[in-house]
Amino acid sequence: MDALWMSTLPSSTAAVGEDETAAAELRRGPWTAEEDALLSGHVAAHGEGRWNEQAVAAGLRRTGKSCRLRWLNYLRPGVRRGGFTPREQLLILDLHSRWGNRWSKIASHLPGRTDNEVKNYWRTRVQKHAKQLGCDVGSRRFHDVVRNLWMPRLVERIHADDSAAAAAGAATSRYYSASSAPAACQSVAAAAPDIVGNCGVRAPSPDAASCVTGSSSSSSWEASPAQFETSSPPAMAAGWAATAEQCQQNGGCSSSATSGGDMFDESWSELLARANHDGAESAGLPDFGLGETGDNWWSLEDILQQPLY
DNA sequence: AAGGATTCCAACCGCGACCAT
DNA sequence: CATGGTCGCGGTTGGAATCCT
Repeated sequence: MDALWMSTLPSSTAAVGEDETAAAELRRGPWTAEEDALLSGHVAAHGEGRWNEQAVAAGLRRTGKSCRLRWLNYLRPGVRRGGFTPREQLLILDLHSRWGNRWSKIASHLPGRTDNEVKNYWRTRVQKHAKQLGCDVGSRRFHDVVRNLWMPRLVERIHADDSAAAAAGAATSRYYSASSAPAACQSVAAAAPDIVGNCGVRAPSPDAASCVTGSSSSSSWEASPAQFETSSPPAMAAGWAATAEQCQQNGGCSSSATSGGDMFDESWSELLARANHDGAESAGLPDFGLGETGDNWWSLEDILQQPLY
């Protein structure tokens, strides 16, 4: 398959100078293992940056731009690949509602994930759902569906996973201190403690602490992200347990999605159809107070801070 | 089993910001 | 201030993989 991409840029001309010859030999397309090894070795020795120089010094017939992209998205240590977990999906939905297509900014709060991966997730999964619903991702309709169906399902899934882990003795679950963090952060941490914790670890600044909530600062919050690990506040747990029960009663909420899968692959359409026909409340869906989320179309905080039902 | 359709994602491109000269 | 080089971001493309008929 590489052969097709081994073509060079641009096509040569009758009389080319040295620069043009060099340009004509630039490779494009998929990277080979040898190229990866060359680039990795060079970056390990000389650090990141000055990509054009590194490309030449390493003997790579690639542009600096291409080298940078390959390193950041694939070769860099710590890059995570594979499907997004429910926590990551939840965070992407929430952060996108705040920042829009700021992929790099969103990815910075998902440890090990690149902007390219987040962007691809959005385009392939989220936009796919919007298409299935016959609406645009920017439409009010889609935002409501995400906020009232998708995000609660993700939270439900997260708690189910946490419970399973706790039951297996794999976690030392404990409730967080009610006074130790801003309310909004508590809510987010309850749903995605590892993500929030990682935000704090990676960038223990007020900005990092507010990675999801947008809150400005909180010393107690910044100081102890670990306290949120596998948290399961009783009220929250009761709330989402109720959600699960209601979904089961309505026969539309399978929990068969895997960590890397898509939460709504199986029940999305029928749930939505039911919601459209009966209205969210009669369909067993909680009333989240549509249209009262301020600047954000949907918000993880809002989802989690809704009164129990 | 075969072939067409769809999905996924690695890689490229264009553009703007930033910085050094 | 102008210019050129570098870098980073977001949008787009196209081939491989997977699904569907």
